[in-house]
Amino acid sequence: MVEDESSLAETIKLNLELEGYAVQIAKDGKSALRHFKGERFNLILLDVMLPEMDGFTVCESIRLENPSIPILFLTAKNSSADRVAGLRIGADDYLTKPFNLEELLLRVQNLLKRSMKQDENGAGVTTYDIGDDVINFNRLEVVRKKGDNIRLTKKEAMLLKLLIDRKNEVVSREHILETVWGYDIYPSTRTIDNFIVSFRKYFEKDPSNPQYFQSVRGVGYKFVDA
Amino acid sequence: MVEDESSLAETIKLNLELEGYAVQIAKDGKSALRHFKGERFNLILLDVMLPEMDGFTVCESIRLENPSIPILFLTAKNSSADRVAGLRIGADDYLTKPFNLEELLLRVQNLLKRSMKQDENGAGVTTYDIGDDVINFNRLEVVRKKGDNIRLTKKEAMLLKLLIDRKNEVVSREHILETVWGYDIYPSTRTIDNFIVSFRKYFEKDPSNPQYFQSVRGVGYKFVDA
DNA sequence: GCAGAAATGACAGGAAACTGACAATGGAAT
DNA sequence: ATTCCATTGTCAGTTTCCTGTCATTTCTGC
Repeated sequence: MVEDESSLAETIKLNLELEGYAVQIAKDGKSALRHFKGERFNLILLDVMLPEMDGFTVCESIRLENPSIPILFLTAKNSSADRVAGLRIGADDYLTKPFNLEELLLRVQNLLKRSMKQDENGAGVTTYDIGDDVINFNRLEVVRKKGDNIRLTKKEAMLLKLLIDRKNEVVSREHILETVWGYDIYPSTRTIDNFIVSFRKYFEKDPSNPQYFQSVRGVGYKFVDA
Repeated sequence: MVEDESSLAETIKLNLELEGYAVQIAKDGKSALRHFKGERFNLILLDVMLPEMDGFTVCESIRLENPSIPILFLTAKNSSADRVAGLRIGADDYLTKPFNLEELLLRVQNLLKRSMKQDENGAGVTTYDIGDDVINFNRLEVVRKKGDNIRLTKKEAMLLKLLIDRKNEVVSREHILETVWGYDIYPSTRTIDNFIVSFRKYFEKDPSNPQYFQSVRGVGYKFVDA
């Protein structure tokens, strides 16, 4: 992170570290470039207004050496001319101060996820651990510690993913129909209940007393997990 | 592009086409999902305020099927709460109306550049052992322990390699068409099924009860091997 | 404790998807 | 032009699994 205002820099650093990232701070443009030459980074947070050398110049310089490392600009100005200038010289994203901390974290996450994918073996494996079992959405199957694996159908996988994405939130039957079935004709909401029955058979120790797939009377279901 | 306001939609379409992109417009959420189901896209521009089904729900629904296609939100609101909501459910970027056209183009360019890169899957095998047989992808033939060798055609080899590279993962028919047949001309997806039939004849002990080439109803096929 | 509403779990019918054999197509080599 | 052969399309038969029904259980408000 390149940011000259100490208190802001520390706040951001702290929050990023809470998310599990390792952060280094540079307080001006030239120092930023020295850091960049000496070490390997996965993402750069770059303030535009900097002493010694402004953010645009830093960005241009970095891009000469590394055209793919994600660069996220932070700036007080919010003119589109300014943003265009940033994007032109190779910024990947742009956030205006004052910004919502959660938004920053999400955008950082986004950029890293993306650049990881391209570096690693390409396959973005989407799996979820539930008890002793692992749901693998790429293989459409559940790998169980004991017992045979379970093959998931497409609809099962979609509904499962939706509930897990909304972990700990109530998802209404209407929303499920819209999201999972949306593109053609809706079946009756009973159908959803039947899928839940299967999920409970697959994953619950005691299906009649569910821990993961809880009913919310009159609304829908929620997936609960630590 | 999903946008209900015709004049804006046309303006954007025109500009994107001038940049060399092919654009399709959907005017409401449900129609958007139908388009998405029926065809292959590289990027989605999504208005938030839509008739029939709002942009968030559309995004969620798309993400259930495709976790990587870039989605860029367009919205009139500029609250950070709104942006966070979008990023949370899987948006890649966020632009508030009224927006600078050049900025839109740059962001589109950015997202596409990034998602293209990830497609290039370098490494690949040149031979693969399957049961008692050995597939040689360079010589386009299968060397069998017993019986005559089999000559593979180019398409057979490509499809076989794709499935084997993604061992144990479900490969959708759409992805197969895109990868093996290229971006321009698609045959009907039945053609794929016929290739699978051949593979089963070549490699399966009991072709009607396949171990290696498994169907995944409604999606595609997966190659399974220890 | 009771009545009504909602959820559950088992099951069967049927629509949609897949299979496998074969015919049609079309491009390349002769 | 002819032949060959990889590729694509067609179609009837089969399988899968989505969907609605029903009897029963659970929950909620009174």
